[in-house]
Amino acid sequence: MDTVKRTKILQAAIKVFARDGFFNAKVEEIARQAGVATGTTYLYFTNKDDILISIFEEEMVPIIDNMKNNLLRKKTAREKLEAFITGHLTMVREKPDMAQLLELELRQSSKFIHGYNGTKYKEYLNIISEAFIFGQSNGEFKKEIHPTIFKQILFGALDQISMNWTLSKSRKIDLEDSADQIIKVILDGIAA
Amino acid sequence: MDTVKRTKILQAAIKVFARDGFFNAKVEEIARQAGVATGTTYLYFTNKDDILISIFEEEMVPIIDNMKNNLLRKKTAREKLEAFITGHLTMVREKPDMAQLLELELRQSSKFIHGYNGTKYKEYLNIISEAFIFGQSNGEFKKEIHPTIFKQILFGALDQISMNWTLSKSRKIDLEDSADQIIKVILDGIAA
DNA sequence: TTTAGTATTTGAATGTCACTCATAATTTTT
DNA sequence: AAAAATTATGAGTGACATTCAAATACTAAA
Repeated sequence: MDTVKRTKILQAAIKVFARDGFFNAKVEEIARQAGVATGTTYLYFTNKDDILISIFEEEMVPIIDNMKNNLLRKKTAREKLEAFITGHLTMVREKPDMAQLLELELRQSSKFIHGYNGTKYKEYLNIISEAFIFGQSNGEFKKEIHPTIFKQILFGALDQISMNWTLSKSRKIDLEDSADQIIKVILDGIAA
Repeated sequence: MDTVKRTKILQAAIKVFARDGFFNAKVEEIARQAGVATGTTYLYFTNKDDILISIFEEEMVPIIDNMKNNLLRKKTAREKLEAFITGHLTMVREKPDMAQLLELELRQSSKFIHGYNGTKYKEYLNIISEAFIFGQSNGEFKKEIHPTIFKQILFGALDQISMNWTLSKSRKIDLEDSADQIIKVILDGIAA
């Protein structure tokens, strides 16, 4: 297994998927950009879906790492959640191509939606629930909220905001502002 | 334009999409189930994506109607939002085939993700922001939260929970319980 | 009721890929 | 340096989505 060639193909795929979208991207074009023959792609990946999922799994590693390190530095659970929210949105703003891949293209993969039991996806979500459990144990957060449900609520909210921003051509929405608003709603609620 | 035939094709498509998924569904099979020739499908819809989007646009009409009526009966904004949350999750539980179509299959359509400026999707989200604005104007909710962001936060949270439930084979998660939790978090926040 | 015109329907044919596999090139082992 | 093993190639295959020339079903004027 030539990992150099494998990486070349993945890098080419990131470019082509970001430019053409997952569906319109041709495997032949990915291979061409990677400087290999079409068939070679299938020696390193079982199919087109597998290329996309591999990109996800590998790109998530530094993102998860970075996020975990950031939260480690925060003392309170509230600060940890705030850091997660701003960190996620900063990533979306600073790496729009990758964000588009992870938020939009990935979900067009049938294999990802169904069947896929992504460890990296779960790991990312679990950063939220761990911070939340910490907050419950030290008395910062309500005990009656289930961490597994909470992580979905927060991730769902973040994801929706991110996707909207990524899709909007103008991108006039201020993500910093959105982060503040999410923090307010989720942490303190909307009741006056 | 024969609306009877159009409806027959749409009904057949709902069945086939729900059974096989959007991707694996064959236009030929939809046509067969509708009792028409393959080509006829293309007299009523421009392509396979258009069939799916048409299902969405048309199935959303009674859902939106029903939701609006339910909220109309509620007096406070808090009650309206609670009704939206439970209503959405009830729909997911009671019409799982339709939920799967709207939550999962629809997002595999490239044309839907990009390009699509769904009026019905916007209309559904706007039910949330209208209730929220009402709550702000009568002093129930904080003034500093932007309704447009709030609707995305709530819908994103709901959608994530719904998708998870739809995807989980066991479906052991109690959606009633999830509704309560979402209400608690979004309405009152998580701070102890 | 024919007939000519118009609208609708048909399904075989076309084009576009994802994916395969017999062959070739390269590397490793002897 | 020859044989064996590994890796790479790209023309070929099959599976659809979509098209379109021909057939069929209407409509209405004579």
